[in-house]
Order: sequence, then structure tokens, then C-alpha cells
Amino acid sequence: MRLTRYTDYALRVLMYLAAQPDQFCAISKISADYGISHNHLTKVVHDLGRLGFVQSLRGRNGGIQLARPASDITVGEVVRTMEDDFTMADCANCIIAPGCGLNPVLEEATNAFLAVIDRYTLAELCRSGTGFMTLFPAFHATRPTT
Amino acid sequence: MRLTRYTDYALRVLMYLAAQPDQFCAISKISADYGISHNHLTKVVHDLGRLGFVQSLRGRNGGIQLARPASDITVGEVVRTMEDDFTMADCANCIIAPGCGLNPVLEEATNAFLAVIDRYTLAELCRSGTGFMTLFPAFHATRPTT
DNA sequence: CTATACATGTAAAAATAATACATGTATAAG
DNA sequence: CTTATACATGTATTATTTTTACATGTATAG
Repeated sequence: MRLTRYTDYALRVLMYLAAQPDQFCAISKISADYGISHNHLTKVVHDLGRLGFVQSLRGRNGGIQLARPASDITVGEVVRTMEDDFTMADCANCIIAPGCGLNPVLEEATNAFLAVIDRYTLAELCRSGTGFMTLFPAFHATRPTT
Repeated sequence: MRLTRYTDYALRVLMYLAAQPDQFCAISKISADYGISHNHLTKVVHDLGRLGFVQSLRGRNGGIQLARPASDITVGEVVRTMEDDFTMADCANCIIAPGCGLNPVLEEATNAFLAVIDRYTLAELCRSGTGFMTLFPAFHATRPTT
């Protein structure tokens, strides 16, 4: 029981961007900083763009930034959107599904999980400002948006 | 984000046994009833035995039954035991782990999930007695323990 | 016009989970 | 005491899912 790395990466990117507001960050830099596959991250970012979480700018000096304020994006919203399935058990092929008491219980539990992460925003995860950015060996402030 | 089928099968077996207390059920019958791999189920059951959930009897007329009352076994206990990892994100390889605010949030959410399933016992899942047993096409009461 | 950065589809590789196979051990029945 | 049945257990194969790589396209700044 765990989130896919896809969702994990999405959260990492969003935190990265939240820690550096009003900057356009290049995917290549983010992937290098985290030590992650650039290609894979590109797709994650593309999805984040498609879903309205980030805004991207092509071409030289391009990059991505949050499309909405960090204080408006909850962890729950991101996880709900990126993770495509919250069915804890695959009842489709189970013969007792119609009379099974387990599934409602698992649903209730899943809702409790989501309710917690719905209470936290990206801004709260990065409460210490650019604090965690200094953990990157090659950290140096990127250029501000002109 | 879902339970492994291994855990799923474990729960199905336990519900099956809870619905027919004081019966020794053969794995071959359970696997046939659910339409599940007999070999795979054997390993699940073996684990359930090793962990003290079921009691098995070898040889002719052998089978398995609950080792503890159904009202004493919670869904949470089963899931916690069968599912080996509740780490929602793999922080081991993430450079910002030391300053990351995400993990505590995911932990809190996971605990909320587990807290819910801790509240339900096998007996409660089978509140309607052998009700769901009739869903098996070949259902007929098995012999009682002598 | 060229270098850079995102966009996007396809394919391969890796990791994980599920299943099959083979063989061993225990027990009841005849 | 022999045989049929049912659990025990290790190894190997298959299937599924996830992750990564590759190739090529499009947009923009300088």
C-alpha cells in the first residue's frame, strides 16, 4: 500500500515550485536536483500542466511555475488527481461482492485517509520558506520572473 | 493505492471461516468457491496459520478454521500483518527527506486509515451469519467438527 | 537561425505480484 | 500398513504494473 512514484514526483515538483514562488524552474534542473529521470519527470509535469497545477513556458529561459497559489493547493487534491484508483480491493472478480461487508469498511478508511491530506496545503508543507531548498548541493536562487 | 491481492485473499478466507464457525474447511474448497489459484491460497493460509489467525489440520478430513473468535480479529490487525509496508512515499532516495514536511502528513493519513479498519472485526463483517455463503453456487453446509 | 526547453507518442526495462510446479509431511480410513 | 487426502514449503515461471528511455515535434529568446 503506497503511492506510485508518479504521484510522489508530482508532489516533489509542486513543493519545489512552492518553495520558489514566482520563478520559472526548468524540468532539467528539478530532475537533476532530485536525481530523477528527466523524461519521466517531463510527463509528470505535463500532467500537472494539463490539470492546472502548473504553468509552463517553452523556449529559452522557459520552465514551470505554480499556476495557483501554494496555499490553495491541498495534498489531497494532488493525490486524488494523480493516483487514478482508490479501490483498495478488486471486488470485480469476487463472487461474494454483493453481500460483502468488507468494501464499505475499506471505503470508509480510504475516505479517512483522504480527509487528512485534504487538510494540508503545499504552503504548509513548505512553511519554512525555501528551507529545504538548501538541501540540494547545487542550490542557488534562480532568476526571478521578469 | 490498493491492498495486494495477498491481503485481499487473506481477508476473504477469514470471512469465509468466520461465516462457518467450528467447521474445518479445505483450502481446495475455498479456492474453488472463490475461483482463486489453489497454490497461491495455500501460501496465504500458511501465513495465516503462522501468524495465529487460523488453525490447520492435516490429512484426510483436514482443513482450516479460525484460531481465535471472529469477534476478536479486526480488519486492521489482518491488514497490518499481511501488508508488509505502509510507507506511502519512498523517501529513502529523496534528498529533501530531512527537511520534508510531506511525510508526517502521509503518516497521519495512514494512521487515520488504519484507525478505521481497527474498529471492525470479522464478526461484524459477517453480521448476517452465513448470509454471503449462499452466494457460492455450490454452497452447502460442511460437516461440523466432531 | 539556432540553442534551449517543454510536448507527446512509442517502446523497452525494471520491479512487483501472482501463479504454477514439484515434492515433502501428516492424518484418517479401510 | 497402505493409500488417499490435505496442508507445508521451496523454486521457478508468468503476468501486471510502474518506471525509464528513445525519438521526434513545437515554441520561444537571443
